[in-house]
Amino acid sequence: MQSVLPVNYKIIYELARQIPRGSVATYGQLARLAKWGRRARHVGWAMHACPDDVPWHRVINAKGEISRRASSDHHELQRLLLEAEGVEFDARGRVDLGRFGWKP
DNA sequence: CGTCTGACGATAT
DNA sequence: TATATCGCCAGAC
Repeated sequence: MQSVLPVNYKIIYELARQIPRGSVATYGQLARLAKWGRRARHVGWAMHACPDDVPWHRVINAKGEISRRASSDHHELQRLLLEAEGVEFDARGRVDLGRFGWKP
């Protein structure tokens, strides 16, 4: 038996698609929902290969900040997309997960 | 196949 | 609150 679940990025994408508009989820949250345990980092890798039908912009880190890759364009776009959905950012550029955090 | 890196998280200081 | 460190493990090289 597989003591470890196969790394199905698909499940992460499915979960990401379930995030309602105007809400955000964290990598660790998706990792736990996907029964991945502490593989939160790999959720990032999954998003790195995000299909076009996945709202990757609704996935941020546990601090409520937008993690950035190499391009600065990315986090800027992500913030714009979230603000367009009604998600508010504070002066530090962080989201209040208590209000906008996705609660399945 | 060994080593380094990383869209992270939790804990310690 | 910010910074540092460790854990986790799939890819890149």
